[in-house]
Amino acid sequence: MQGKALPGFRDFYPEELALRNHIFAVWRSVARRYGFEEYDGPPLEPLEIYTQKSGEEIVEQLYAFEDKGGRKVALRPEMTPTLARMVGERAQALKKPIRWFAIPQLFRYERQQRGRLREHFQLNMDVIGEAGPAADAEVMAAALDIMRAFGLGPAEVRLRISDRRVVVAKLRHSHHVAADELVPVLAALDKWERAPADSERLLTDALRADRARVRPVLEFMSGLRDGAAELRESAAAEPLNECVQRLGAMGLGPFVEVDFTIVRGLAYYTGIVFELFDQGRSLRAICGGGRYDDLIKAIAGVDLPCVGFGMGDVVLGELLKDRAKQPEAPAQLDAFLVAVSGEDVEPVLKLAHELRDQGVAVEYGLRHAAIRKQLELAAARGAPRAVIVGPDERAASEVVVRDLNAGTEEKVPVARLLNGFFR
RNA sequence: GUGGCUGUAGCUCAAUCGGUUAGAGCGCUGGACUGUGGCUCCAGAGGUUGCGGGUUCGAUUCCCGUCAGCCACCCCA
Repeated sequence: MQGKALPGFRDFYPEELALRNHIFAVWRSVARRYGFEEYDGPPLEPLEIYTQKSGEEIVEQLYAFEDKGGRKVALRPEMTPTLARMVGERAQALKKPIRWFAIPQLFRYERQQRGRLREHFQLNMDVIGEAGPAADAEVMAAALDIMRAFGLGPAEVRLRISDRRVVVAKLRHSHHVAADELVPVLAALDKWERAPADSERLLTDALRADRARVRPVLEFMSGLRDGAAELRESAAAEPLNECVQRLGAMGLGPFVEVDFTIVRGLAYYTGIVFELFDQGRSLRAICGGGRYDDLIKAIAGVDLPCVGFGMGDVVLGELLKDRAKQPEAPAQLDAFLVAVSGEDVEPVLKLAHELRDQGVAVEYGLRHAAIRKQLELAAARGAPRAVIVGPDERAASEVVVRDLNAGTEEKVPVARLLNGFFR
């Protein structure tokens, strides 16, 4: 034994690769239905494109090293900087709004847990060049239709939407939270449901232990879930409301919950944010995204509003396995050819090759063995039928076609077998 | 990077109080079965008990370390 794959990296055995391919196929199919074009970039990038926005500490979470030319490089942990560069470079030439998607393999150097490895594949869908909530609704609808395409409905998954601008407006105007206090206060909000004690400590520090200010903000946070209706009446909630309305018009309303406790990456998003969760929340977020209107300008110097999401294959794969929503493996073979006697081996080779030339998928036993052995292998391979070639059949220019599921047999002339039988 | 829990065959699990050569089912290979798979029966292969050290006459079992997995933290770009 040579040990296993590196921690957090996966070997894909055929069964696992089949699931991955199924996931990719659904992603591509829905993305294309929505008019998105696929792009890709290099898996290895200059380190700076990740540090310039997030600072040096992010290096700890990257696969970063120096290449033989002395360049500081990193395996990509996210797709957005690459996207920003690509779009920025051709910003004048591309017709807006741009609808692009990619399925990059991403890497991060972190301790792994369930649903969180050191590499994963992540669908990225982004609409670039449209600032209105119609674009937000469009990418969310795509994310939900992907769930539907996997057979997952509102009973299984939910989309939770927030708009940080609504929360921020309330915090600033009603609770007099200063601009430089916002980030720690939002961090406290992010923790509120998972770890109230930590959240309260964070909040107290953020507001400089001013009891008179801490208490109302605490009340505000604890009432956020039920107090959504009131917040949604504020002027700042207009984009969010339009987005929800559009999703409703598309018939996706049952999936949608407005939840102002959603915060997500603080350095990144500028408006509407959303997350897709399994009902019951036993897994991590399936998908997360939102609006990041300032990022392309920061990276590429071009002012283009963006909204998009990332959806990883790991949590999604766990969910599909948990819910038994894996696809049935389609038969790999059209037929398995069986040679009755040693004399039949060469005719089987000839027939196999003629069928393969026609695009028919066939296999035969590489070692001549008893018929029962050959049929056993045929069944194990999942072949829907066996084509049996023996001296008697050859004398009559026919073969016996055995339906391996039904156990029935019929005699078929070789000429017919080679002329449309498998079509 | 921090803390907690768990590591026995490909998989699911046994192994008495620390006691002989670590077992079973499934799976895999071969045979019973010479022109017909799934059933049944027989046999076989497969283990450094994660790894290293310690205690002991003797360690899968107890102790320490380490690695890996899981969980929480950090982070979620």
